[in-house]
Amino acid sequence: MLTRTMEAAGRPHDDVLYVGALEIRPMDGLVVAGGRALNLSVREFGLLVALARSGGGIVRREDLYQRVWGGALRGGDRSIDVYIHKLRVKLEEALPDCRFIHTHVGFGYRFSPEPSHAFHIPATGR
Amino acid sequence: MLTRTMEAAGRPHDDVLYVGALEIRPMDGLVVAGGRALNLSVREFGLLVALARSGGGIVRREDLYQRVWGGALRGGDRSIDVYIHKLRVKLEEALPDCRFIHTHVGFGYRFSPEPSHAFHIPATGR
DNA sequence: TCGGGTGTTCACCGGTCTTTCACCAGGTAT
DNA sequence: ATACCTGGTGAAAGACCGGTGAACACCCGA
Repeated sequence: MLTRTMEAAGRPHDDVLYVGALEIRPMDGLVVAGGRALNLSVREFGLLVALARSGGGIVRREDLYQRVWGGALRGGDRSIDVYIHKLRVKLEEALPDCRFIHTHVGFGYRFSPEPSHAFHIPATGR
Repeated sequence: MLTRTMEAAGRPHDDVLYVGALEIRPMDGLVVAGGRALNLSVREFGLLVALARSGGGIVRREDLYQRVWGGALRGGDRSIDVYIHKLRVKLEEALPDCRFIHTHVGFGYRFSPEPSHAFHIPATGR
């Protein structure tokens, strides 16, 4: 049994989150990618933290909205989509070789550093 | 970086199914095969969960339909066939050395990890 | 006041998902 | 053998979902 200081699954009160080449400091509102600090807005940062804290699992859009915006996601609200996009752009620009935000249609988003894989021939599409 | 993730923590994550090299998290809509997350649609995922939960027994198509689609299977409905196929393709692509979905003609499907037969050439279909 | 950054909403579009159809192969019954 | 049944497979139509650019209002500092 672990008597570790990190109850990984438990609550995310971590001082610093390391995800791939990302270093996220929720307390300081700071994200460092490859030694370079990212310039994120409040929403972008909140979204990133919420994603990074989900331990590689899928987070439903309702939950994301709840955690970042607070309150229930109303039908037709596209804020999440817009900010997922903004985040993707900034992460992509900071770390072009790594994909972090993965869409699971109908389920939500998953945050995990995966190499932006070279194109392969799609046999039967997916 | 941790190779072992959070499931070691306090919570009994009994909602996780392990079948062969597959790790299925019905609650999270997530399937991991060999450390890699699968990208399944809602139907594909539902079907996989229904199959994986039947403990290696044969599931009749009527029951499958009932559990995944909800409602009675109408004559002529081929949805199950189509999605069995889609699932097979994705599982095959993720774990080429293992067959999971076995057809029992006239009875239903059985879900069980079995090694793909050594080497054969699927030249003209099968 | 002006200007830039930020957050929200809208509109459009493109890709994905689901269902349905058509056709085929292999097995079963007649 | 012939007809039938059952499931495999590819494709197409429409619904649905998410990606993306842009417009707009707001806030705040210069």
